[in-house]
Amino acid sequence: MDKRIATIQDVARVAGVSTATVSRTLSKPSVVAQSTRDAVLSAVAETGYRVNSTASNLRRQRKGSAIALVPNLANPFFSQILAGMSAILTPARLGLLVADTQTGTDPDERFAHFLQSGQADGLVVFDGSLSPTALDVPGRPPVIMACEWMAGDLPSVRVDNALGASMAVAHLAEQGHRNIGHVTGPRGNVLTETRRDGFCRAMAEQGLALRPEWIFDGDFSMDSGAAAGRRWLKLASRPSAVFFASDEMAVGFMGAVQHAGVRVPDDLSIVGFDNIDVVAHLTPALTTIRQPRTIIGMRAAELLVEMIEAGSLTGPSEVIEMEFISRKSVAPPKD
Amino acid sequence: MDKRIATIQDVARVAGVSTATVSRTLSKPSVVAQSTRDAVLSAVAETGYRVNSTASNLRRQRKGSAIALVPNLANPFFSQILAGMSAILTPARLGLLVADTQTGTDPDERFAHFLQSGQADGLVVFDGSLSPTALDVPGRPPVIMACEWMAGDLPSVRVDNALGASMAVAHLAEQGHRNIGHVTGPRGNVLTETRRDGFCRAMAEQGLALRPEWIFDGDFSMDSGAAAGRRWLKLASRPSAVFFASDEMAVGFMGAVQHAGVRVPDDLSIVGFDNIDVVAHLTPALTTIRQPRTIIGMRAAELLVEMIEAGSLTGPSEVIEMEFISRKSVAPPKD
DNA sequence: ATGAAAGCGCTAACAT
DNA sequence: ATGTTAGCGCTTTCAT
Repeated sequence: MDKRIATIQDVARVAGVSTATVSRTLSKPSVVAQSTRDAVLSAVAETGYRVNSTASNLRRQRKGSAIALVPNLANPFFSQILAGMSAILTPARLGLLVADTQTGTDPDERFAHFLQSGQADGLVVFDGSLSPTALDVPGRPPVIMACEWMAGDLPSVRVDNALGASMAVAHLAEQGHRNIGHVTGPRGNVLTETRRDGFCRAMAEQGLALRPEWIFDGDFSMDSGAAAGRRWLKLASRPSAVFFASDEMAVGFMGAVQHAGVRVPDDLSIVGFDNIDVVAHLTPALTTIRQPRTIIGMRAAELLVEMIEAGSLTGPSEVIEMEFISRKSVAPPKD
Repeated sequence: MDKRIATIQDVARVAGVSTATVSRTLSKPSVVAQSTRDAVLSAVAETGYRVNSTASNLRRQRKGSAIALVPNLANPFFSQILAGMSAILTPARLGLLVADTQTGTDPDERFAHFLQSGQADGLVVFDGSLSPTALDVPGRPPVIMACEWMAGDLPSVRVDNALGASMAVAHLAEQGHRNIGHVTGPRGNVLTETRRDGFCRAMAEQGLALRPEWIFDGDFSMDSGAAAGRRWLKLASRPSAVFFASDEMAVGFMGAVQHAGVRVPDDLSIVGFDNIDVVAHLTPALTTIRQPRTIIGMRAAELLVEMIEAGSLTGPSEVIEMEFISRKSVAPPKD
């Protein structure tokens, strides 16, 4: 038995045809004669041949992979998005390279690095903190912004964050809450800003007063939510409901205040954002805004594949629908 | 300005040297003269040259990436492991390809596929359900089993699962529990088996009786934990404590029983496994066995890089220490 | 419908 | 210390 891995040459020899014919049989079968095709296919089976994607990529000027740039791999929010992307990329013969913008150096620098390094045929950016200005790179691959992006007309897949925020506020107001707080994401992040702005606008629309001391800084993490919870506990006058820019923060916040004996939703109503898996299993189960993560990942990947195959740097922008999910963390205020 | 991306030829021309010298300057700088080196480097800067990794990989017979085979990308447990791998792989000029064994076809088949497809320079397998027998493939790349593996002497990074289980049982017994149940992972998974066996052995060592109806089938997911919780609620005679093969299941279980008015830890003590982030923020915070995920990812990647660079299919097996984390979900039984 | 041949961009002998 | 050269394995004109 041969230890060496079979190349297209081996197949060609066994099948008694040229390498060109083998290549054609594998990529555009319709163009070769039935009989030849059979011969090639059985030679492939016999030799155990698999195309060397590196060589193929070099020849076709492809990289064979797409990169997902995520702010924090450890956040479960992204794993499902990645799974969605993977489902689309694999059949398109594209691997999924995952890069965390947090690790190592300056995120913007890393962004630029991936753009220029030519490691991938395309990028999907999930980090709302990256500056789109960095995109001005000669010979860069197509990029999908999977974020509601400020700077304009880049192809994107996103969710209407402001709408999500207003759904939350509307629900709370409907239940009778007039004193509503908000925990934000990290500064300088588009997601943070659109959700905060949406929150403020919705409050105004509902005729509700905005109290600056009820807006807590967070960074999307559970720990930052817990910290906000501790600040809420110290407040002389507390909002009766809080809307969070992420479920993770809501989880941390709720844990912290429950620890201090506060009952949710009796003493405090909570609305999260994202609908990560765990929130349905909490006590109480969290009311939240669902982002369809698998779908976001899939659509981003689909758009990217189209751009790659068309060799285009431009593409559509798409808005994915969100859904309000009412569970047990909201009740009318005690008053 | 040139739109085309610069190749090594361009750099060579600008620097007035051969392509070989450019290549050397970039990979083994020590071997070229200071002056030449400077000339090359400034030509690189001027042209904006970056090596084409596809071409480099083809020539060097490398793929330029490693694959992590995970059972379920949507499980937060893995994201941190991947982050750890990424930290090691990137400096070794290796990309991280992520593949979910759940999606699509038969897991074992996908395993074989990745082994043979030659998409990567190496694999790290995190799925305890895969059969190591599939490894018998000519020309396969090095593989690290990041699981306590049954079939022997493959290089691996793992945790002593049986020991983890016995730490849990010992703690529970110490608190006075004599009736202890267990929720397992999916059937046919090594992790499931080593943790269940460890549990049974530890029970015997503590002189505690094992009740078959107190062993619940799960599959590591929160939903399966919730289902086990519902079964527990229906039991005529209930164990006063339950040890879980994963935190996710513990979370689902606790949610389900709390929903029915059961108080943890007063009515029921719970010990999880993994220490995923969220369990510290739950009410009550979960007592669990910590697996150092970042470290597991890093060591697996380090071992793999060594094997890749040595061109070896064999390597060491390493056991990573676990830690018992005592929080609030365990109390003495009410009796 | 098939084959011959020319590279894709790079690295590593080998030669100088 | 540097240059010359021969491919790595594949795809794709261009002929036939």
